[in-house]
Amino acid sequence: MSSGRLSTTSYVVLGTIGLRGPSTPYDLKRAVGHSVGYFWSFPHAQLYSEPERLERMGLLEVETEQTGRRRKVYSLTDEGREAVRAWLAAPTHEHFEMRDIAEMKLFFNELGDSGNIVNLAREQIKQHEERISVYEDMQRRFGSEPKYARRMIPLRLGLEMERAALRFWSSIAEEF
Amino acid sequence: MSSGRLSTTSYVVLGTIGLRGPSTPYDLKRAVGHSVGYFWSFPHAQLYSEPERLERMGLLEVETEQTGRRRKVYSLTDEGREAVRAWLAAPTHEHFEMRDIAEMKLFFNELGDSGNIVNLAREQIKQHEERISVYEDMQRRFGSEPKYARRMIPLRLGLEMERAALRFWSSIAEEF
DNA sequence: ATCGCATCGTCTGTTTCGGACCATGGGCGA
DNA sequence: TCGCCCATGGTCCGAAACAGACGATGCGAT
Repeated sequence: MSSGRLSTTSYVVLGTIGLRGPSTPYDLKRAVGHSVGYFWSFPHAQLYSEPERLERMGLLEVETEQTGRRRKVYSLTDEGREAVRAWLAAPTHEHFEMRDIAEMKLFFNELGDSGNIVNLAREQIKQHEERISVYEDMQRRFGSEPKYARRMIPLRLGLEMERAALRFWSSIAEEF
Repeated sequence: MSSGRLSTTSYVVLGTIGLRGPSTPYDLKRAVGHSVGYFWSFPHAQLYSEPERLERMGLLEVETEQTGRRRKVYSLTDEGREAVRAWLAAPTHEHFEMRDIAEMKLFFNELGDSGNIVNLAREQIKQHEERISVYEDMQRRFGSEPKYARRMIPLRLGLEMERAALRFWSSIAEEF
């Protein structure tokens, strides 16, 4: 029951266990991979080490499977549940950070050949179109199930961002 | 002239020096702070240590000021300039990552009180409105100067993203 | 001349990151 | 029923990123 600060990673682990119920690190890795991982990626090694830390802090408890690989299954303790609730209730003054290599390259493009821009734009158009179709698929498949409806809300934000980016890069591709 | 991989930080340093000319780490910190730092932030300590690394790699050269604080002034070598050009010319398959705490909280909101959403939305509306006015200001001040015109292009993307986010959170605030 | 403070820079411990690499055991062919 | 393949599941490591406290320095006003 040691202490320490909780990072975003911590809340992703706690939150995901909260939503899915008792989970192994591998479960977390998969769940994160097709949910929040789309906009904020976490190295999988983190999803193995973080639960250990949270268990030491008393926010999770472990149980070892009795069969097969005897994997460790983590579940929320009352403290863990409370930590998530407190986090959700706390104000969020942070602004998002949009780490975008393409935008970087566009910013510095004067230092290279101007022909680079068109290729950059074309590739981004492709990326965003692909992503949009993934998101639309998710929306089609789960959007109507009441059980998942609330979790689909952030997807709308994701879609809007993708569409804004797609519009932008399309206009760049035309201009240059 | 050791070697090693170049990270995004490396290109930000090389690129910024390319745009501004010879710079001290402090110059870099300031320049980054009101340019790419808006969408991708770098701890300032990095902007002090990275130039050293790049100098060891032969991509930058140092000169020490003869007066005052005798600060180190870094400039691009031919190899450095070439490294940036190669980076700009290389394809970018990566998709942006949008690290957004608010979106995280929205995703996990079922685990807390539903009243949290409205507060979250309100705060985000404020954040995005503020950011939009900062960007619009930049556009007003530098948008017309031909010298900076090209560097202002990515700002349009930033603005579109902000406006998309603002629309999203406004709709959330209304729905809940 | 000195003091105040904006400018400028360093240091430290921790977490993140990417990716190579390792281990396990259930099912399938012989 | 053996064994071996390979998808599933997990560990490890070195390098970089990170936050933020703290330290230094010189210039301008009094």
